[in-house]
Amino acid sequence: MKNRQIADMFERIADVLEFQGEMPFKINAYRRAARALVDMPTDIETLWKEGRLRNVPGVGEALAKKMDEFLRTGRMSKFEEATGSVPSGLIDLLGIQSLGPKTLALAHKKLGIQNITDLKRVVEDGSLTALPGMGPKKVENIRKGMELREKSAGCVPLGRALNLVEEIVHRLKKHPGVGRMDPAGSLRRMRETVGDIDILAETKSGESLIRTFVSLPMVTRVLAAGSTKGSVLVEGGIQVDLRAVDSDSYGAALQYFTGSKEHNVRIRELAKKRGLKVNEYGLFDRNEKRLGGRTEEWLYERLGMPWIPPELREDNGEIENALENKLPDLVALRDVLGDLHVHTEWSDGRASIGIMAQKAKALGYRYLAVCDHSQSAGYANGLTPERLEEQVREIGRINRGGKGFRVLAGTEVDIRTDGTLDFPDTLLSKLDIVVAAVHSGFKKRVTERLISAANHPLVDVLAHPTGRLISKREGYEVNIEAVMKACAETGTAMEINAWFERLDLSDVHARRAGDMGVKLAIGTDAHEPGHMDAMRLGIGVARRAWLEKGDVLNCRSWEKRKPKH
DNA sequence: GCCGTTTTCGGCCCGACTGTTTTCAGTCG
Repeated sequence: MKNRQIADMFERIADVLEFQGEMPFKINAYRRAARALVDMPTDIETLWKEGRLRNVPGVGEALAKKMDEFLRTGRMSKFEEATGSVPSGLIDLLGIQSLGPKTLALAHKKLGIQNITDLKRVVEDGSLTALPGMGPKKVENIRKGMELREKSAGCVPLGRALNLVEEIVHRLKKHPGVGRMDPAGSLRRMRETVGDIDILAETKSGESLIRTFVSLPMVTRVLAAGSTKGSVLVEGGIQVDLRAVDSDSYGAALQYFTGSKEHNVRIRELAKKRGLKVNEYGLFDRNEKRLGGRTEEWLYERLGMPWIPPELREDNGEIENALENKLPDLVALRDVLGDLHVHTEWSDGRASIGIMAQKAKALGYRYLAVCDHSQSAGYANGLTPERLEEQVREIGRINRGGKGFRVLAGTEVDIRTDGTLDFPDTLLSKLDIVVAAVHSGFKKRVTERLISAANHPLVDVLAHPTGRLISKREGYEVNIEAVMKACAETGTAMEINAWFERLDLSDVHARRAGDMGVKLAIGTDAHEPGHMDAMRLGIGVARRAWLEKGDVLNCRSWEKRKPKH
């Protein structure tokens, strides 16, 4: 997919233009197009071949021409011109908090800074402070910004952020006079990684709540502590903001701070067209008269649409659908009847089948699929055919006692480099469910191997189909669109692996798969009972992918678990 | 640079906070 490549180039052009003081609207046009490219599930090359580049929202004549040039020649003259005109180390500095394009341009012009080393020097020797409009505090903030970037280096995986925010909310809820409290921002939207964490609290005593907040045990530094906003860094360099909000504005504030930015821009445009104004305090008419803002539901309703689930708020069609009352009825955690991918101590898990089953029952499930590794996975203590047969018998014994709950005998069978499976069909046919996955040979014909697994009549699910690890590993060299097509044709389900580092398929891919008619199976890949709580991450991905209950295999009863039947 | 049930030209979301100012620019979300 060249989508990411082009998006990165557009972002870079935008950065340079911003540095050069270009019109903000032009800069924004590049950024919008870049975002659209990353968020769309289709390969841009496909669209290009069909002559439909301009179908991408935010792409007009000029940007389409630049994309066409790149797709034809592998080069984009605008990009080369932009990056050639400015030292590259300079533009990278825009990622530093409190240092924006104006200040950077000033420092470049007056002090000749070219890169991070120069910046450090002018911060330390005081020459930056001496520039017009600059002062000691601004420079100190830039210094802290550089420090923060060195330490935190990027984003927190959603799974970690959720655990942290729950701990904080749990503690703050005990504070007297606190009403509603919700995490907002990208965390509420369940994005796979989160930059910083926003929490909203309904209270009249903001000042004392914020004092409590900034003195929580996990806080390592206090950045701000006023009467409406507290801002801290916690262990790991994660920034957490708490905002104290009045009851009457709570809904408007929650909507505002949940974002996304793009969604909110659209919402406000829409309001404006109707002679209304939306901000974080509420909805206002032409005469600045406040009409309300206590709940999000009310706000969306007054704008002529039903409440939009946060996971959809990315300006990817949700507003148009809401206006026509055509929002999907998103799958929810309570719809899940079982976990379709867990490991036990038989391979590399840390708990017995019984303990894992107990946890599944505690979660309210009706079934649990035990899918230990197959024989090739030596590193993971993969099961030999004999041990798998033994495990099947063991599961039979466990099921004899239980009613209303069933352990499914399954496997996470390796797809070998030649495309064949790691167990013979005679053995696979004895199982309740067969999950197939690539665990080695990431560069060896992965697309063909996955397709041949999809074509295998006994394979029910392809696990973690792209093999990516969030912020760690790119994933296999695979044409995932072709694999989806094979799955759609054969009725093979694809997994949404809910392990916090995987989330594979991703939201964008899962949406594409759903559109193509592929069924999705959410599995936690749990290696101990606690890992099974990650189902909510998988559900987050599924909801961001616009999936409904009927699209998700493990919302069906165990008897209907086989997607091919 | 994009885009059109008020527009093919003239708009383009809105406000807080900070720090440097004495009326505002820059940055952020």
